[in-house]
Amino acid sequence: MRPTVRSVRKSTRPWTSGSSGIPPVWQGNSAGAREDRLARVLMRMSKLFLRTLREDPADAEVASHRLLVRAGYIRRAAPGIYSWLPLGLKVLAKVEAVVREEMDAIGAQEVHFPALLPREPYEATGRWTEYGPSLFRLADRKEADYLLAPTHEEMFTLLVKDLYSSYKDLPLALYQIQTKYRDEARPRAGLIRGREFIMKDAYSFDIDEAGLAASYDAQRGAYERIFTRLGLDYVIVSAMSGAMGGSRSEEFLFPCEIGEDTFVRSPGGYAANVEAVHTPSPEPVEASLIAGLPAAEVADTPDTPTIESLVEVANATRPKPDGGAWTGADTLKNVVVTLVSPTGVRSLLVIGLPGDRQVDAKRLEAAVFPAEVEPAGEADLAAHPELVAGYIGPGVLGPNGAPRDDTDGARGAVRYLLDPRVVDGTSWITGANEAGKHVFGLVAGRDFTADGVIDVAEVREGDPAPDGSGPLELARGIEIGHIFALGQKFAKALDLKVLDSGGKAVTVTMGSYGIGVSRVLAAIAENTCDDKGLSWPVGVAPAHVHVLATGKDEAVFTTAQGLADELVAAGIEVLYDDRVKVSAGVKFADSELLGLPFALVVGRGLADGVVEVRTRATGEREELAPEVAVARLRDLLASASA
RNA sequence: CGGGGUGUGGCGCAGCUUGGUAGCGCAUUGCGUUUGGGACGCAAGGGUCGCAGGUUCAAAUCCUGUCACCCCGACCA
Repeated sequence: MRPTVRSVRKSTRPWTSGSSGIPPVWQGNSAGAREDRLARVLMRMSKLFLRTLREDPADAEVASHRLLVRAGYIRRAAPGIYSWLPLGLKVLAKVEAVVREEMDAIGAQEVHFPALLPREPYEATGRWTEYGPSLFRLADRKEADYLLAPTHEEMFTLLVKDLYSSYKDLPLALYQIQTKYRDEARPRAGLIRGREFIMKDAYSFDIDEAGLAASYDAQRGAYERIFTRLGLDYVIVSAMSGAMGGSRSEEFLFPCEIGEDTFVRSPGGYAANVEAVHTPSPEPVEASLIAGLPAAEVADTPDTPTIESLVEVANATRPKPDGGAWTGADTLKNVVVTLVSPTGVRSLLVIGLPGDRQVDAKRLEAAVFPAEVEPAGEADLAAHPELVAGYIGPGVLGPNGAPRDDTDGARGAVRYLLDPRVVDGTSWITGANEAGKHVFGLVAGRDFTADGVIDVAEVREGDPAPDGSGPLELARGIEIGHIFALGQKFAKALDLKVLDSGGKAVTVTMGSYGIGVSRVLAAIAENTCDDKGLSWPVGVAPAHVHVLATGKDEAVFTTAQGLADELVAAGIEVLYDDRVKVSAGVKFADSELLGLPFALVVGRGLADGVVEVRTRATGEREELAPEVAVARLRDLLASASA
């Protein structure tokens, strides 16, 4: 901050001399020297390092990617890696400024770590291996291992450990805005999923769970303010903590067709990542009624290895007692998967779920983490001859299985978990563990039990929300923020402890909070662009007003120059298209492509004493006298950023 | 990792089937005419046709290999 400069500037701003003294949002009220610099310099198109492209780049599909490249904001340097050009960098600085302001406002303090880090801390937390191939690794000349950080939990934890050792130092929140590296298997959509990207990551340090909850809520509130200020709609969904461990976790999603995250929401306000959806169980049938259900019967069902064929044969041979037709939902499908533990141990798992549902791979991965899932191979099945492909039933699974000679009398070598819908008292058609045979009327709780419940069936449009708030709707979104109540995973691994008031060492409880800054920029572009180009909200636009001088008349240029200077003097950021020998049509098209919120056109109307003010987002145009143009634009800016 | 596709001036593409001196549009440079919706004329610069090997008198074009990139999926805060 440069107080002297700011105070001088303040006195030149007529609209800040009122009662509030608070400058308009679009002024960047506490973003520091960089913002000051932006406001005071007139950018000239004739000098600006910019080349707009008339045609879409061949490798860009989504709108934000296409337009950011066409408008000269970014250039691709390598797959998933982009260079920032002057205009793009200005927008990035604006987005960062909003993030900084809101982080600072909740008392988080900015630090900055290297992106290039040694292996050791990541070894200590297991992430050197856990992160897998997504981690950029490299070696120095002495063959020592380094990595390009995908996220910085370890470094923050170690820094705090380095300096703090008392409960009196907590709570503490630190953040940085840093370049992160992840060697994504398939980068795509430009800035939305890159291998190098800019992220704000914050970490909270508390003495206990209650402190963590308060820190978490503070961050959550700051996130809401950040995305609101950036004009991005967002949905907060509960998420699985996944690889990060910990308890509470929420994602901020920008709902958008091209989003890569699928989430669900209900009319009543429930929202969750598909991985985190909790399927409600039906009420179990009372034990007294279960006894009265018809006994299970084995029946021949030749050539029915699939649910579809089974339903067909069932309807042809054993009509449903209630007169209706059997459907996949009446069958209990038992899906075999192989789990590989982090230490490499393979084991089989059978998941029993209604036959009309598929296992959702993402939900399964999340449910069994940190184990990995592989499809069951021939070798896996060969080790369990009791599993008859296509006719697997509960009879040989989990607690229902026969004692095994080779396992000290343990029953059921294969672990068996059921979908929450398969409650006690429900009756099913399912495999009889013999080729060509199924069991009808096999009742859960009476005829078989399982080792537990696993909620990994696909979530469908129309499924009931777990909180009873109505049918679920599936939607897609871009993950723009993610907050985790990490707990003690990193503090334990790196031994971050402080002394409590009783002089006892206690492990610190942490939270981690990320915002994909460069991704947010792309999301804003995606959100506001149209077929003509970008269209930035006032708060993040590379400049506020695009002054266009059209025509060849000398007076046009001198008037435009004069107005541009006036605007700058009024603290408004200006991009001035002073190019000569460029036709009006080209200037208009470029202006729309670049997407500044307002344009001031000085051209043929000047002879009649008028200039034109255009609003990019709405396409509105108004003609007015040059003398009042600056005041008008000031009003428009003030109301646009209100 | 599976499927599909593409590599030809800075960008977007044609040429390849049927081998014969590498082309178009945009952009760039110069001159002139234009100037409110991506102008026009004339002239100019710029390409080891991804790379390697092979076939051939001759390869952007045919053959073999290889690399890279893009899209869909898998995977991934």
